[in-house]
Amino acid sequence: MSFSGQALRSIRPVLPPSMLPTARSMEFDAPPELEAVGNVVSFARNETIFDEGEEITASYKVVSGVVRLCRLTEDGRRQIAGFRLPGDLIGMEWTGEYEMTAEAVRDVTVVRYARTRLDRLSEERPSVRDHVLAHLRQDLRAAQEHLIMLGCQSATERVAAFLLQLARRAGVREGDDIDMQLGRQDIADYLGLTLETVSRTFSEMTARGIIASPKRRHVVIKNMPKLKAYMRSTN
Amino acid sequence: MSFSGQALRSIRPVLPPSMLPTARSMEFDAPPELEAVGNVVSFARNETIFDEGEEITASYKVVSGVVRLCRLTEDGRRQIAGFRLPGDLIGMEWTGEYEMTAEAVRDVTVVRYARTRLDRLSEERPSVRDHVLAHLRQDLRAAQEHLIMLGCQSATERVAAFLLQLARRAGVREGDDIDMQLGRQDIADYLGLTLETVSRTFSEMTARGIIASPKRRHVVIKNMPKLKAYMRSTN
DNA sequence: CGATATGTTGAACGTGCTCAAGTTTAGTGG
DNA sequence: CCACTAAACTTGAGCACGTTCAACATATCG
Repeated sequence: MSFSGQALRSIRPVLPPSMLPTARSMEFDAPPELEAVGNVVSFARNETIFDEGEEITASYKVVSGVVRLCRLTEDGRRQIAGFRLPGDLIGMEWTGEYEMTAEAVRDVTVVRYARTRLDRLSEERPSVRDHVLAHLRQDLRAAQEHLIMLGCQSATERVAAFLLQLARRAGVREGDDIDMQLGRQDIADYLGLTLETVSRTFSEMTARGIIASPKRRHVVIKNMPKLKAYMRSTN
Repeated sequence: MSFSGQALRSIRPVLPPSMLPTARSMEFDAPPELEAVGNVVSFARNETIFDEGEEITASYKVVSGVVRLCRLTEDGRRQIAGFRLPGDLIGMEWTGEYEMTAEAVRDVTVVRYARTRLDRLSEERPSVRDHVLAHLRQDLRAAQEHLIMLGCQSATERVAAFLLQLARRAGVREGDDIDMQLGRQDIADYLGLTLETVSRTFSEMTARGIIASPKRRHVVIKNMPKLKAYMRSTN
């Protein structure tokens, strides 16, 4: 099952790449009013959707692929604040200027909503307003969770937490292939580590039979209990 | 000027400890409807306001003092997700259960709003709804900012960022006394460092004439430009 | 198939942590 | 009000985790 991208329900990818709902987007089913007013835009791998500091003109909903929200510093450091998967909204949290840069991890399709329209719709339709509010809450919870991870967990704990988060969001079980779309550098920048440390941790976990890496950017959780045991007090 | 607690407008504390608005609470002036339905509660230093995992029965607004929102782990680690100052709302971000523990840093007064009432009021009154939404956005922005700090800044950069944040929220200038209310351990748990590292960094900055510590839990910024220069590329 | 991205592994180093002893401050009771 | 006590803060020395730099291996794409 794919962690993101075109969400396929079967293990073997028999369905065409379309806009099937992911586990997550189903939780917050978008009201039909919202569906009507957007237009579809595509971005190639590593393309910028919007830059930090730009004036906000639109918000987006991810249709397929993975978007990374990040901040870059002059001296080349990058911190990824989060990934947005199909069904997720981007840009609703800010007013005035975008406070993060949004980039396509791999090829991405999004729906673009003009902010003026969205704000008006949000005023008029309670269902749209509630939908946006629910997403805002979810984003805040995710940010707080992420923050705690960065503040007081070891490298191994972070990688374990990341993998479990991946599994939960993709709704997979032990043995299922997860197409995470992310390279080592993206994972590292999300976890506040270097790509070497991430690589070493993956190798270590593979050696212990906890995970497997069948392909690049893919991962299989082989032993969920052992992975969960890594979450706390493992150095 | 006090960073929090009873916010005094003059440098010399001639005004009585009362509920004067801070720079921050004035930004989001609460509508009168909200003021009417709460009741005032006090908590002593280190008392718990609510625990992570408890069912949500109420939300709170800080009147005086500082509240820390934190998560504790079995093995004794603590990460502070944020501090809430007079005017700030606590608990609006969650549904179902509290996801953080809220504790009084020093003596604290809050207004307690029954959640059922608040939700109803939020439905009926657009001004209350907008007020809550604005706070939610602000909390998300703060969490993202915090997250980036923890992910890719050195100890010195974190302390500098913390002090500048303090100064901005208290609305003080160079030379003003900031009553931060926080001990070294609280600062450390907020910054994802140890109290020793925080102490060393304060000592270092004092030696360089950038800050001064006239009293415990107080700080004075002596050289704002130098402090700002610390924000990036200082190891 | 060759070229380039991406990932792996190794060795040395450094920042911040741990453990420990000493110092200062604030709070309490005589 | 001062002395005493406990808590908070400072400072030092050694250590460990994760980083840095570098070489090599392995996918992926033209």
